[in-house]
Amino acid sequence: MPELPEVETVCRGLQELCAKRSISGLSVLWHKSFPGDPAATLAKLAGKTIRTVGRRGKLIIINLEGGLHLAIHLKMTGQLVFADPASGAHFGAGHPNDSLVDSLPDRSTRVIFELGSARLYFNDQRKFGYILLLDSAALEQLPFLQNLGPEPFDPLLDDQTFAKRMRRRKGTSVKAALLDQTVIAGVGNIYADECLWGAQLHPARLVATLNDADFARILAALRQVLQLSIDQGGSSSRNYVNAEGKRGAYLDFAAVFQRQGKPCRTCNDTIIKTRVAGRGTHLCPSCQILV
DNA sequence: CACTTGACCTGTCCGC
DNA sequence: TGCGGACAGGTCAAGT
Repeated sequence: MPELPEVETVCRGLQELCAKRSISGLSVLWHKSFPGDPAATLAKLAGKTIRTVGRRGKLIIINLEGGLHLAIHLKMTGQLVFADPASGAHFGAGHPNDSLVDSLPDRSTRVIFELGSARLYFNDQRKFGYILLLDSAALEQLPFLQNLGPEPFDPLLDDQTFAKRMRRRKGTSVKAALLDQTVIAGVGNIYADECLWGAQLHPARLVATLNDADFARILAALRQVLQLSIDQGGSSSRNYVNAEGKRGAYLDFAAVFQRQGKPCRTCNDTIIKTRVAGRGTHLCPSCQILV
């Protein structure tokens, strides 16, 4: 589930609910989710106050006092769910159960942070996600961050720069280039498909065949779908709701993602699902012609 | 090098 | 109802 808009939504919620709280306890239920010796980790964390919660690409960064940082990647199925029995407040990256406070921890809970009376749960069904505790120097040296491309909304990212970065992958499909985090940060399967529908380009189109106007259209469409999704609180599949009670509503607006068999919003032709860059790919066969 | 494929995991859905 | 296989929104290592 989590791409840039979902991670952004999680960060805003956590900032609201966790800032100024101090870490008082830690349970690591699955070692690979938070590598290292849990006792030593807690010794570093204990008593530290959460200052801010931000992100770079899809990586969540919780900034603690004392120059420490929790770097959290949700990968495919990670969730961060806040629960405070004292106030009844709860918030999450999304969970199908609205009475989440009562049901956690559950079978996919991997890590629990205690924040005084509150708790922050890291749930991750497929165990692909991870949490790292790093000082500022180590954070900067994370290979993932060092290689990460620019933020889509970076005001310094202009059409020319974007085109240049995309052309580093000129031998591949435009979809594969968009999914490459070293080209541009934060784009995943949903928004790659949505963006390419907006730019009226077939996802399998080779980067080498695109011109400057094409790249400009791609960047504009990308910003448009990402902003719309952030405004809607991200995407939610099926019965997914976040624990605050607000459902991510982007998929109600989606043009192609998981809309196979349904009519294109502009030409009425039938949306299809195929395979591009090894990923399930949704497109309109009339609006997105492969030349 | 650039690019593709497999691996990391669990759960669900679909066809037989 | 049971079982096997394909597939799921991400990233990295290893392969061609």
